[in-house]
Amino acid sequence: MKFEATTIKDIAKALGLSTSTISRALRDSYEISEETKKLVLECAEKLNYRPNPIALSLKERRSRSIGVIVCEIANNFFSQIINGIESVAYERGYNVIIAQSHESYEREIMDLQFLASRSVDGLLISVSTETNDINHLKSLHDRGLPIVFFDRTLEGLNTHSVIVDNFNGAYLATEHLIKNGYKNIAAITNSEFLSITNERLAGYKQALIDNNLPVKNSFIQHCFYGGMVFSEVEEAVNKLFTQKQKPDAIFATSDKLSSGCLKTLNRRGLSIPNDIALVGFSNTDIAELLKPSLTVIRQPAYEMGRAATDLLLQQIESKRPVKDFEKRVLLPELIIGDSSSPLKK
Amino acid sequence: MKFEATTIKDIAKALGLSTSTISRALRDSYEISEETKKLVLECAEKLNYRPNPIALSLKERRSRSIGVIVCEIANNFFSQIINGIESVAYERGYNVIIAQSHESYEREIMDLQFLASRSVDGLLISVSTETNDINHLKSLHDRGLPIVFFDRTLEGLNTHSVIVDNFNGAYLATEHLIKNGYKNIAAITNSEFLSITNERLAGYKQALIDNNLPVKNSFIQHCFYGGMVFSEVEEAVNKLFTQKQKPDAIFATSDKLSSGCLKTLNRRGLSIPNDIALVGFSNTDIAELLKPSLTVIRQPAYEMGRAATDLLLQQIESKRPVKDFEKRVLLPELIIGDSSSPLKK
DNA sequence: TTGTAAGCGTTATCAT
DNA sequence: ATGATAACGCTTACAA
Repeated sequence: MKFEATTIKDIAKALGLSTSTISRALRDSYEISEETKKLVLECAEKLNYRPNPIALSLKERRSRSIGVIVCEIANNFFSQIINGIESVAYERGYNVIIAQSHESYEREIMDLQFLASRSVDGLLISVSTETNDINHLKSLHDRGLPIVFFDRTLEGLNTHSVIVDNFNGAYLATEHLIKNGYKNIAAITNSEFLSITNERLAGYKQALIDNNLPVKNSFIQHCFYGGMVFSEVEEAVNKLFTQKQKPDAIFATSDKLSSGCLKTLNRRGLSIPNDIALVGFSNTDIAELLKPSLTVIRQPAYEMGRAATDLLLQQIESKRPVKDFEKRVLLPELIIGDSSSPLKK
Repeated sequence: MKFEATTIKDIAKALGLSTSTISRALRDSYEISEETKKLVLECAEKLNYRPNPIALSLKERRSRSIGVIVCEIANNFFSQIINGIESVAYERGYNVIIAQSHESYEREIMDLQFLASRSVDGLLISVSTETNDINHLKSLHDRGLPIVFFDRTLEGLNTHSVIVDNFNGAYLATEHLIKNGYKNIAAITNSEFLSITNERLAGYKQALIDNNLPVKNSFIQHCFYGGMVFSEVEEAVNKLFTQKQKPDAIFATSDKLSSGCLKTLNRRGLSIPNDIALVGFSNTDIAELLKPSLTVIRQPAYEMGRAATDLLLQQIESKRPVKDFEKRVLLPELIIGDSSSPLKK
């Protein structure tokens, strides 16, 4: 707040008491008389006293704020996660300070410095596409900063993490296509650096194998920036169509990739699922609008945000460092377009 | 940060100087010798000194953080705005603390208290649907808290504001439908309390009038919670179809309303634009996917976030209170589905 | 040019 | 039960 906010001193002056007495009364200390306590509380109310969190932070050496690093805020999946993070933080009286990496390792390091300089009590992070080492996180973590990974994790750091069951999500998606008669299923996926990519690709491959379908490398296209730049997706899709053997279905492994694929197919004049089928990870609410043509894997993003924040605050507020780190796995949901979806013969 | 971070004291001790000398050296004060300055800077570097922003905040009585209140984070339009806000804040070394009103007046008041208690230096707010007075903002504003409205404004407070040209956006959308031969154009819109609703409805009506089409009240459906609850939109659309005179086109005045309409029409088995046309405000990237069937009004959300933050920081950092408040108006963009869109005869 | 001391708002440790 | 004082990290008159 601005201008002369009421402080504990003002109350002390008004009541002719010392600041320590006021402090005790407000903190409901046992060593205080009921009488003065009531007096102080009334006065505080009257003067509209609000404790100054900054002074408190300085004293307690904690800021009651947590940092969040995501690649992009303006992304349905991540904004839903942030919604979840914010809801838990708000409930527990914490601030959330958000920083974006824009999928850049360099920027992620800057974000980290910024958040550290803002004295966050803990960090929630979903690493950038370019990130493949933990050096920048390790030093902070070693100095005692609690960290929780969500969605995209990194090996080598002893922390909690919250992810979705990527293997199963991808398996379900691929299986869905197979069950509908598709046999040449391509995958448009993220950078190989990302944990989620490998987990999802593993699920995709396993589904093919379990159904006696071949795994073809030419059918697997990586988009390094995960669809953040549209041209990348367009190129990947185009590559699929310039091969001798063309896919009859595409599995896209993220929100941006799914919409990027749709956009590309749309531009090429291909209709779904008549010309080509598509199943993808998507948390865009409009996804449901493309029913019955589109089946999507929805990730429990809000829940992921809540779970990660809960784990982080638990760790922040526990006195001793946590010994047993938890890897919480949430279940994705297959939202099936419609039974009227035409069966490929 | 945690554990023993380096302070100015540590440097002082290490160099056998006083803390004030260190402070001066770091702040590059003029009253200091080049020699000691260099010495201090080197030592600071070596000890990996980082100034403690909390101590600074306490001293300077400013937190270098700004509060943002929006109805929902997990909404494309608003997450794009937040992206813009965050970009400017980051550039200028500010934190952004985000709070959600969930379209509730009560919650908005709680958010305000929370942000005030966190000592934000300024506030960016897009008021909730339920908000129709300025009492809660007025007291803070009077006490010197800079406030900037964006998107949804409120009368009676002498502040900057950034909005889009809602009248023109709506006019263009409606005109587009008229030009394509539609004559019975309904409007699905937000609460009458919101500034944006009236501005958009005015544009819609003017376009009808300018083209000698009647304005029918039965064709204007308000959704109080602006599509946050889907059933509301569904009901509104259904009402349009139970009238004797049915619309041949719908103009939806927000992101959520547009997707809600689409979903409802989809559920009713109506295809766009063959059965009914739809033009709406939408910042969802997938909107482009529904081309050629869908034409949308895209708002410059990112730019709005940047502009609002810029105005706020300007005000925060200017010593004297600003006298002339600015109302910045940004232009929305009509993204036309396609020329192949079938003309209604 | 450098050091001393007070102060930002709060709480904890001592006294009284 | 209450008051005085120091401390959290930093800046800034005011002294030296």
